[in-house]
Amino acid sequence: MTEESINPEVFPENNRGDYSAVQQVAYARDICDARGVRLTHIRQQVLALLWENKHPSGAYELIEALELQGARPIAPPTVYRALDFLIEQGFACKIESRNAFVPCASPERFNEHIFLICDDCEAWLELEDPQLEQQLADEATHAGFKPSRRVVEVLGTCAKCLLTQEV
Amino acid sequence: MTEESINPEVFPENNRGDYSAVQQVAYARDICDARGVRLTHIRQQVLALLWENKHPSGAYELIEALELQGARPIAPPTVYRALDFLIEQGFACKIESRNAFVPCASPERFNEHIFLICDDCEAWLELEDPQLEQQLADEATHAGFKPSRRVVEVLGTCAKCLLTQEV
DNA sequence: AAGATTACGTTATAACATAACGTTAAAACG
DNA sequence: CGTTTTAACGTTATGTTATAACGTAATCTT
Ligand SMILES: [Zn+2]
Ligand SMILES: [Zn+2]
Ligand SMILES: [Zn+2]
Ligand SMILES: [Zn+2]
Repeated sequence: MTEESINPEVFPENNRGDYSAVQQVAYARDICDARGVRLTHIRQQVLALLWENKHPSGAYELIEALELQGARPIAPPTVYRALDFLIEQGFACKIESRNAFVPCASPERFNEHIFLICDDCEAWLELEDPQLEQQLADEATHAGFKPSRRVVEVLGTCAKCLLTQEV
Repeated sequence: MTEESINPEVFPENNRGDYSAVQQVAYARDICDARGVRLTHIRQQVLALLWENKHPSGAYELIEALELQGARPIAPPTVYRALDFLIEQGFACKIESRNAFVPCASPERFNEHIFLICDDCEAWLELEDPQLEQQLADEATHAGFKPSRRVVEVLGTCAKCLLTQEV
């Protein structure tokens, strides 16, 4: 983890997912500084691991990875606390259908994410769709329901795996 | 559990949720007969419990209830197998954000359900929205993704609880 | 009736998550 | 700067959710 800092203006939000784990952590650090919250060492480590992994990360998988990095054993509460923080701040999301966690490409738009998750290769794609968001909100309103959070996950087969299967 | 059977024609699909647990089980039995699959005793018991409970049922909660009904101890695989069957046949759905299970009001339209779940009273509402379904399908298609299952859950406060809170 | 299949019982264990409490590190305040 | 207050973390234990594996019983097929 370097100490480089990234100017949000040269780090456009629309394709932030393309940047490296180190850059993502730097970006998160800037946001945390602005918000007056602390992106501590362990929180940085967990966020970096989420970006490095190409699939949703289980909490115990993160624990193993952390123990490889440092020498000391890491207990579950340590990593769950870090995940709680990252989710609160919008830097990570939980994939409920997998009991696993992914980094979030747009902390600015908290809770408006759709995930496509491949059953074959575990790759995931994070999308936003304001129209779908509106539609969900309308459904809730119509039922007199006040939403606080939503989960939208589509499971199936990704484009890459579909090609492989067609042989 | 009585052995009464219900004619689907007098059991309209659009508001099936209003019927009793016994009626729901009878309806499921008819469908299973038609499909040539077996709604065994334990599967019936679990389905009835799902309808009787006014909130999503945890698997271990179902185990406790089953043990109260019969004398023998019930091991987790027993109830998970029953749940797997009910979900396969469209008689139940898993609420992923709760690790809990609800009965399904429309086995005919498998995998097109939206759930509104109240954080306060645990009540849930199952909706269908073809337009939203289409939108999700479009998102997937656009990403070259072939969906097999979707999870759409909206968490928040239900109309009833909102009234109570406004005091 | 024999063989194949499906469902179930049972034991053990894996996988995921949190409660509770003491310690350390950081921030706030005078 | 030193004291108070708060936030973060370490640690132990335990709670909760889910499945692997294997043998037995019930049901279906021929
Ligand atoms: Zn996100
Ligand atoms: Zn894939
Ligand atoms: Zn349903
Ligand atoms: Zn409610």
